[in-house]
Amino acid sequence: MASTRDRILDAATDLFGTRGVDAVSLDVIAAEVGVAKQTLLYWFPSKDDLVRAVLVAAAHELSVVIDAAVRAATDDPLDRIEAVIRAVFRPAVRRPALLGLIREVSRLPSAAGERLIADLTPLVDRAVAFLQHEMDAGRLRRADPRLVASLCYATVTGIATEPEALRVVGWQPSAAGLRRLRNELLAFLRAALAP
Amino acid sequence: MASTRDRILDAATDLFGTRGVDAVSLDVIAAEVGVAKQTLLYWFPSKDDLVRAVLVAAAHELSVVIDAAVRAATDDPLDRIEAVIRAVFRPAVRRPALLGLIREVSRLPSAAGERLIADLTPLVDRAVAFLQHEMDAGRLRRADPRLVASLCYATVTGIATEPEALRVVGWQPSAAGLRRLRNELLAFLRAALAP
DNA sequence: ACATTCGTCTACCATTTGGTAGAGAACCGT
DNA sequence: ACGGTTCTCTACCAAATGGTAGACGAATGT
Repeated sequence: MASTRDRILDAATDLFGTRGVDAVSLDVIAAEVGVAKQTLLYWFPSKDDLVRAVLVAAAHELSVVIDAAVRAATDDPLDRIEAVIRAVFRPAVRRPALLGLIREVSRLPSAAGERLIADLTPLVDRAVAFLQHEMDAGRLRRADPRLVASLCYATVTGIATEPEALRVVGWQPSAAGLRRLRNELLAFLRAALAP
Repeated sequence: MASTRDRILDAATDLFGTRGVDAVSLDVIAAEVGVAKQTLLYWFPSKDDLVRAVLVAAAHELSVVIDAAVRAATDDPLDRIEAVIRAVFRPAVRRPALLGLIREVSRLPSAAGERLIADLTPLVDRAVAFLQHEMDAGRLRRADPRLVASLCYATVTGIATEPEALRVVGWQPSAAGLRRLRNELLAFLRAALAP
């Protein structure tokens, strides 16, 4: 069995990510983990500390996943982007919390948010530099690489964290549905980015 | 001066949309409006009623804006899509609350959410039918129209409601920045949808 | 063997929350 | 003038929230 600290972190990630930080009380998290609230406050002296820890862990997990995908991919930029999406897609859909959390940042007390942003900045900078380089080489549609990065992020995050947006068009979550969704997403981004 | 009810609705829309429904207390809304909490509860018997009213109003506002844009646009599908984006973009960025609220739906007590979805379904159905028709005619890239609709929605909503996603790439909100952002968004979607 | 640290707990507490009860002012139609 | 309706208010309340104080048992080092 995982350590109490890890179990708290896990449960908090899921709950914060799906319901929002403000909507989840320490009591709820404690109940989910099956410990007393005081145990939470022992490991994380305040709710804010818990939020910070959850964000740091999520950012780290994402960084690792993306890093591995980039390293394993070929040189073609579209393949590379596809590899990243594929890598992010599985954990993101299985646990909307992951990306959902990042979406939560803008409403968090600034301290925690700044920290998360700081953690992700190198990743973003590298992506932007990569896009710029490939655009210069004519392998991607020419555009503002910073905004393109944001647009890709918005598309992937949006689609992965908003089950409702898919429900209204009649989409049903299933293994096959998930695969189709991922493929449509990839085709969409390929078309959007190709020269 | 607008009626008390409308001022409450306005303030609630902004606060719910930007901070999330659970994070905003009736007291905060009342203070923002400059009225006692009881006045809120007079107009909206419970917080849930207020949330429902806010959602209905937002959905209606969006419907009207989109409807007008569609009616005024030419027949070319890409122009038509562009017209809708342009129409939605201004209110969305000025008031992230509008689209942000819809994003909130998935975490709301189901009753309010179902209502909003019911309100938006005709709009969605029409969009999907339109996409399907244009794809059949070869004027749009062939794909699953339902998922394409979701992807477009995710992209637009994501970019309009996540200032943080833009901040990390160094984007600054300004009249010129906003125009550039909108143009990049349009080019992005055009590329993604063109045959 | 014993003091100490670690992890978890029960018992509280102050504040905030959504909501109730009902008073009082302003505006009606008669 | 006046009884009723509309609107806003003050005064409360019970429940939930984040957090404190400190007891208790199990390891652990000496």
